[in-house]
Amino acid sequence: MAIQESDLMQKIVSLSKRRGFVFQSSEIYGGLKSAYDYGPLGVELKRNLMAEWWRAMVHEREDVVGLDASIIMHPDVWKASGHLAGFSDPLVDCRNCKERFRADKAPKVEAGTDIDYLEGGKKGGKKLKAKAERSYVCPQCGSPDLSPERQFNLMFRSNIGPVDVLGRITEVVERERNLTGADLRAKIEEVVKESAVYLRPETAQAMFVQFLNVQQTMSMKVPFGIAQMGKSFRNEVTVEHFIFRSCEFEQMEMEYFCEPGTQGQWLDYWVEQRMAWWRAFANNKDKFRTRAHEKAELAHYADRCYDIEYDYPWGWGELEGVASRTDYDLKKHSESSGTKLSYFDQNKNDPATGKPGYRYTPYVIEPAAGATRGLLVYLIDAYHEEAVPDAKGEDATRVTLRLHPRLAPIKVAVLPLVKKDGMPEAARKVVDTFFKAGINVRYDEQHAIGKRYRRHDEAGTPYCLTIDGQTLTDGTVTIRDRDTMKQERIAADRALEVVQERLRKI
RNA sequence: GCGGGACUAACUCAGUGGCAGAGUGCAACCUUGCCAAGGUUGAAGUCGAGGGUUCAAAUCCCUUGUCCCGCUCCA
Repeated sequence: MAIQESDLMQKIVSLSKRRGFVFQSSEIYGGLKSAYDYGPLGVELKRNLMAEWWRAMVHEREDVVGLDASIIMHPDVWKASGHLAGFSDPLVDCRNCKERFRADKAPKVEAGTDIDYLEGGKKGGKKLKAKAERSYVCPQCGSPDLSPERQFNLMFRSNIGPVDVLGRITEVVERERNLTGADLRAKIEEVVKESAVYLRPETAQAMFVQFLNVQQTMSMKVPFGIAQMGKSFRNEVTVEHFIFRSCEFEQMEMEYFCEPGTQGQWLDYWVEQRMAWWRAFANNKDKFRTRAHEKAELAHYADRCYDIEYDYPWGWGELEGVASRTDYDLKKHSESSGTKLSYFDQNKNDPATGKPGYRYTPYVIEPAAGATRGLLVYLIDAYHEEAVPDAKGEDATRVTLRLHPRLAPIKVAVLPLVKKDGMPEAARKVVDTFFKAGINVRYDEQHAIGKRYRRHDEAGTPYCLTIDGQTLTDGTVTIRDRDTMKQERIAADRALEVVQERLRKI
């Protein structure tokens, strides 16, 4: 059944709530913008997704190791990485060409003079003339038509320590009564900064900062990678599309350190690896694509970058970025901390001198994926409706989440056909074997069997084991496939083995 | 950030100034023997929040929150 794209997101949001995948945060208090909670099924799906990533990126590789760093780091980390730069500098938007720029870096003019510029900043645009209200114009199009200067807080700022920072601010305000505006602000900033800490806007920096510790303790040889999953926080300008862009989100990032000059081949390698990983769990593999960044689009630290994009109901959008970050971050942290973050290869000659031993700052390839975006992508990918006649022969819609069995929150539902004649007891015995094997199983005896099947279809449960009258006489159960609704009869004491086999081979 | 729309039971929604409703779901019991089965009974709502107009507000007005759509912005 074709699903209208505009309806699809609504259906997914609705199902997410109905079945316990995603709830709005603090809903009973009216909700909080762009914050979501992962319910009983959502947390399983997210954990499964992240476990698969960890398995592919860390456990199944000899050249990558893991890290789980603190969310709050030394503030100088963010100064060195460049994340703090936009913090204290006022930013201005050009109303003419929409460029956003730092006021202190803009071309200077004399306030009050007439300025000529082109509409939209484009060649052939209408010629415009206006008086400069401020002492600078837009660096892009020369327009004096500008928004007010504004402080943008990309990062969530807090203050560490038990002393209330408001008390210190009050002292400053009382002491500096003659100061106003920017001067007063600067004084307050000084006091706030003493104890200021930031919630990390990406997990990446910890992997650069801990580069030496990880490399030395694990005796890693370049090329090697450090992988980390976890929460990051950004004050986004706009939040949108359910969990697609939110201020608190979860990342799966890996920094792959390689020899300068080899970054191109490693970039290509990781783009291919990551693409294959996403597609492996998807039903609609052509909904994923890669897109190379234009030169102008590249971040200041990158020399090349690919986005892995997904065809969301609202169009193509980012899912993972694979960036060639050069040696920017390690160099910055070396300069800033005074600790040399470099690698010494005893088996190579220095290309500059030809002498044995080569010390260099590694280049970095960074596959950075959104875990919560991944969850959304797989929910969209899995959502399936089909017309199936119901017991009365009337048209009904069957909703199935065709999640990959390894991602599915519940792997197996064990269902007594009716709750009498010893069937619940026989079912619980089967359930127990799955408990012991560490496979997420649900026992379910509520309502008619058909309803239980459909409920588990919506939850994405790939297999239902049904205990019926025959189980009691010959020890067999039926195993039902979520997508085909076909049933097979197997021995109850082989059920665990059969499910394990199916989970393994896909 | 701008414009438009929505918000009523757990879900989907009806109700446009006069008793708070339906279907689904949920709970209990009976029945039932494989694809949202039938029956009986039951619980469930500060009508997003706050203020105002009115004899009377889910309904009209103002403020506000959240979500959605489009543009814009961000990356």
